[in-house]
Amino acid sequence: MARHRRADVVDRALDVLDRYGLADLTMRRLAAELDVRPSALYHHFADKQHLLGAVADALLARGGVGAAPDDDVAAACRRLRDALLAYRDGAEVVAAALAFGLGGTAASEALAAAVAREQVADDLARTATGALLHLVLGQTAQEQTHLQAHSAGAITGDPRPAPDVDAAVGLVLAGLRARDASDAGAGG
Amino acid sequence: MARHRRADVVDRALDVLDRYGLADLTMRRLAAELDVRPSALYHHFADKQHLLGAVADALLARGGVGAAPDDDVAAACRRLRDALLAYRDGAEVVAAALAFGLGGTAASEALAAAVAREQVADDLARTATGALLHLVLGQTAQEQTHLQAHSAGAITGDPRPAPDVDAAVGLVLAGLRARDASDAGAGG
DNA sequence: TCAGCGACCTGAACGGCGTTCAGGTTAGGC
DNA sequence: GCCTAACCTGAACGCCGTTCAGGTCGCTGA
Repeated sequence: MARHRRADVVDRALDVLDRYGLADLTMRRLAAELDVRPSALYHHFADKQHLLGAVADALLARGGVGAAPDDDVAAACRRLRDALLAYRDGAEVVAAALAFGLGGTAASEALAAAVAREQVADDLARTATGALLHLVLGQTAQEQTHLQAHSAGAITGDPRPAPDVDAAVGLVLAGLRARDASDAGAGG
Repeated sequence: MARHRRADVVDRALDVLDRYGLADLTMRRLAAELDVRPSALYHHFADKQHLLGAVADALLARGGVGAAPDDDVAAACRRLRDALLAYRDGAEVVAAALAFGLGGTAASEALAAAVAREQVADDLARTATGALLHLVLGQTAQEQTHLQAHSAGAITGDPRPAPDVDAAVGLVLAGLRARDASDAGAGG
């Protein structure tokens, strides 16, 4: 009855993700939302992992991650974080896609581009990019998962305040500049 | 027929985790390994999340995380990373336990204790602790998941080298000291 | 006009998952 | 030797991802 294209499926998956969370983003539920039988989804995606990879890419694209070559490091991290926060469990989705190598590369590319503008040595830049990526991803994921668990009543009172991602990014940035100064500054 | 105590179940779960990975650490498989029906596990744990929390705690304890008050920051991070690497998917297990607030606190406590020895302001210390935690956890988790996906043949050739956790930790540490110097130095 | 083809979907099933619950068994303290 | 608490069984519930043979629809080109 209902016919869809790959992009339609991804759009709907983002919608389901935001309304029900990653744990309830199932092939069956997504199919039902599209008024289609679950097996129909396998015409568009090899398996659920590939679907999630495409969802991660779409999520980042909607947040403008990867399309702003003039962001500095702090802005790039903020943009990434905002993109992740825009959808429920966004950080977990992108982290999973990255780990499986099936999407989310825009996140690390955007960060790498911003770090490159700092003009530091290549391996230092790589280290900083990885650190920032995991920092933003991890901090945001913990915040989101925690939030969800709390709203579901799964855990009791929580004294820990939300971590300040900006401050953590600033810490890495300060380290990056100190390191670069000690490397290059010693020579001239 | 077979009778076990809570600690026996956790021990066996660690064994299954290391042999089959987190995805295949199921209640049914664990029960089978213990020569018991799956429902028997629910006498010891409210649900799988609580089991995983206990597994995370045991994993950290075995790695000596939390029991070394004289580690400096770099050593604490290295110790944590080694503990995570000692079991397949160790980082993911601890990250999940932390996110759900059902275990793994030894990881953040060990890091916090090490950071405290740096004698920086409280909120700066909190920021650094969170950054280091997510950095080590994220970097190690990515490495482990990636490794597993690769050994399963799920992904193709991989040009990315394993990230250097030590270097990333050093970056944060340099930032921490630079920040602290600029805070204290400006005032007095 | 109509055959053919590719895109997209159905229907039905497979094996596995976490979890619940009423009731059985067994070890240890009084 | 009874009682209690710890531990377990057996059976089921509803969900999951995935597979596969076959059906339908719309476009393309002769």
